[in-house]
Amino acid sequence: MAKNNSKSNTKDRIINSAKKLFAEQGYQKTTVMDISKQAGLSEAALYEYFQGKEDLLLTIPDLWVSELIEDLKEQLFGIKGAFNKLRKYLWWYLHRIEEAPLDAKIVYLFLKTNANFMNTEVYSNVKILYSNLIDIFDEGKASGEMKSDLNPYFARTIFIGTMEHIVTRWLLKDMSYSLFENLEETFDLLVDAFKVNPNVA
Amino acid sequence: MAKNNSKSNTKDRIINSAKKLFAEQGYQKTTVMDISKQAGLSEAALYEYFQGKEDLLLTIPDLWVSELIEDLKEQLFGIKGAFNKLRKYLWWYLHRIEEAPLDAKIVYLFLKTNANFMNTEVYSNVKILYSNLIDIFDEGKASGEMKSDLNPYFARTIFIGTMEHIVTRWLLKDMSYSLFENLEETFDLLVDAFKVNPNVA
DNA sequence: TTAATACCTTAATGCTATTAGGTATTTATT
DNA sequence: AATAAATACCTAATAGCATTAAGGTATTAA
Repeated sequence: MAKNNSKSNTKDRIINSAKKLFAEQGYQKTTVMDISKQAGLSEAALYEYFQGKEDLLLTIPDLWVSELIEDLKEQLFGIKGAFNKLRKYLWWYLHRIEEAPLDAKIVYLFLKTNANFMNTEVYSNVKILYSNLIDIFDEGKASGEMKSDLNPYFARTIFIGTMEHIVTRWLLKDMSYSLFENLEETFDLLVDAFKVNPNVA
Repeated sequence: MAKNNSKSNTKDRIINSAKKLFAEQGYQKTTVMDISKQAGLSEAALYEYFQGKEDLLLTIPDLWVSELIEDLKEQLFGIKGAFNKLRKYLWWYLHRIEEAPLDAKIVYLFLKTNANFMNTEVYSNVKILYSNLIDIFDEGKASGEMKSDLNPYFARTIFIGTMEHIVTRWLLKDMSYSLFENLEETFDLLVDAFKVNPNVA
């Protein structure tokens, strides 16, 4: 399996080089020569592993996002209460973003704007990731923690919107501060929209 | 002034052609030849008006965003109450987006991902646009409509995040439904986070 | 020992952004 | 009115880049 090993090693080297360069210089300004040189290959060799530059962009975050789905289940397991789950969801997500800023930058800044994004593996996986929120809101309604007339889809819009805005701003500002700055206060404010009104009747 | 007129006409023709093509096919897949052909010019002539393709991308939404700033003041003038202003802000913004979807697509999908975005005229104008929200939240606190301990910056994060998420989703789904779908309900839910708690004390 | 296959190379090819250099046509100046 | 200068545009390079063609070497399998 020396053959296979070397092959997958090379593929990894290409992915990591591309990831780094895309995140650093942007997709457009990174050339195939940059990537292959960084990976210690000729340009042509790269085409043995990927169909081209765009294929590379679309493939890079595949693995990362798939892993997220698995991890999320585990992380939420055993947590009691919808608000506690919601809090864990946010902290977990931002932690994963902070851990893999290159992947995050590629997904948030370059992939979303690609015409083919809606057909990617990543897109359908992100949808799965976000669908977990619906269950959390349903649980919150059922347990009486959240408004009985809460629409979980509208709640999700607000939650994801806020979360993605925090991430996007952080990425655009070159990750120059902590993602968790003011997170506690913003979360507390946000969830007030979902809480059951204490003075009903 | 026939000269000047023709010149500004040509410039407008280039801008409109580029706007249409960028929004339709994306920035990368649009060639300078596409744009100049659509505008009825040679490729070289385009360089008399713009420094290049990227300069064109950065310039296109300039005028639109500047106009937004002027319009916003007018639109909010005379509206009483922070929540009424907030509501007007959201409806107005989405209306302007719906009116100019090409500009919106370029700003949201192509400009933000450009490495130079933070140095553009558009970026600083958007900041001005969003800074108006701080005043609205301050007014809400002062009038007692909103929580006295509301942090206007965190409130703004939530509000803009939600708003931009609604717009981005609509653009990615090719504007295939109304931007105002479920807006009323989402707004009502959202502002509950800012409302003064009715059962204090 | 031969044939196949994996992994990689150098050298085209063709598309695209940008520039050089030039030509009518309009405007300004005498 | 005649000439100089500027305007608005053109055709034809140039250079950079993604991608492909064609082939080489070396390890593995028959």
